[in-house]
Amino acid sequence: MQHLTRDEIRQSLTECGLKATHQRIVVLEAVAELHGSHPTAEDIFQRLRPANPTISLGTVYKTLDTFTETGMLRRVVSEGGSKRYDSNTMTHSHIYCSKTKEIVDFEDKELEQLLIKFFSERQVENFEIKGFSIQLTGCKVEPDKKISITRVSK
Amino acid sequence: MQHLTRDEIRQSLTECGLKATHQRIVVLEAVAELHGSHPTAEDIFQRLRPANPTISLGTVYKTLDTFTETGMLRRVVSEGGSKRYDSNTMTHSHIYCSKTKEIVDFEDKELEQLLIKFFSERQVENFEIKGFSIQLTGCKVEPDKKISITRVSK
DNA sequence: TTCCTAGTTAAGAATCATTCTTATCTGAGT
DNA sequence: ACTCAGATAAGAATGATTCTTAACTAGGAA
Repeated sequence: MQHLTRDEIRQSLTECGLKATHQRIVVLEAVAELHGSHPTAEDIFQRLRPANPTISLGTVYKTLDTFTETGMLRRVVSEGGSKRYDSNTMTHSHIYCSKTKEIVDFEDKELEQLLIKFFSERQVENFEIKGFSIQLTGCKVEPDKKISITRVSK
Repeated sequence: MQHLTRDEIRQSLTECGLKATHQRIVVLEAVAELHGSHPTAEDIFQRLRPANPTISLGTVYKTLDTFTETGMLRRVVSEGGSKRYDSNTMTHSHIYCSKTKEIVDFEDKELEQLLIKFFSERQVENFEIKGFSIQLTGCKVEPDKKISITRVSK
């Protein structure tokens, strides 16, 4: 989900049967802009406050919930204490650093295919799979440098 | 981790450099007995209270933390609001039902091998992988029945 | 355009999960 | 049995989230 105009956001809200309020528009915008950083409700709230001094934290919480229910956003599971959101609703995985609490996205079509194939060969009974994701847990070596994942040539 | 005697528990506590207190023993026992249900601190506390009327919730939290640090237990990530623990410290995955908040364990050597192979062909830079797990998210179809996973014959 | 109303919001209280503080207690080595 | 570092109970403090309620607004109807 990248760089939608306000009208496009307005439209996708209406499509989900939601009133296109100012609050919903700016929250959705903010999560999209913070794409990759997996913000908490508080993060969004702080980001919006300067330009929207009357917005309330409760509204941010409620709005994020609503978006999660309609599938416009995803909740990211993490070991930390607070809920975090992701504007990328595609299947992808996360690298979680227990030292810095960072969550790094990690998309790999090959891995996705591998898992789709695997689960098509398994039968999960009485359960409707909505999505899957892989979590790598561990620690950054150099807390100030970035984490990156690359293919090793065989 | 199954059906350890109190003396065996006592021993493994000492091996981890922890004093073998009554509280630690009963908490560890309870998590092991609740194996598969991924209890919260509150669950453990309620279970222990009748037989241990003076135990405090704070102690349960602290004890569970301590066990997680020493690797005797694992924290399970979930989308829900509270931390949950698992006495199974082996690599395994979880099926999470967003309707009932159930977490079902799911162990599959084949899947594990698949992932180990996959990640050995990737290079994750500046990150020390401590573990990985797969999460299937979705909904139970019949909330009263169990979820099961079986191999489909080709 | 104006009116109406169901749905939405702001504000703050309430609740829930977790951590912290401190005085007291206890396991285990001597 | 004595000692004391480490552990515990109790409850206060904190942090995250949800709830409540009165006021507000988007968007359809008149």
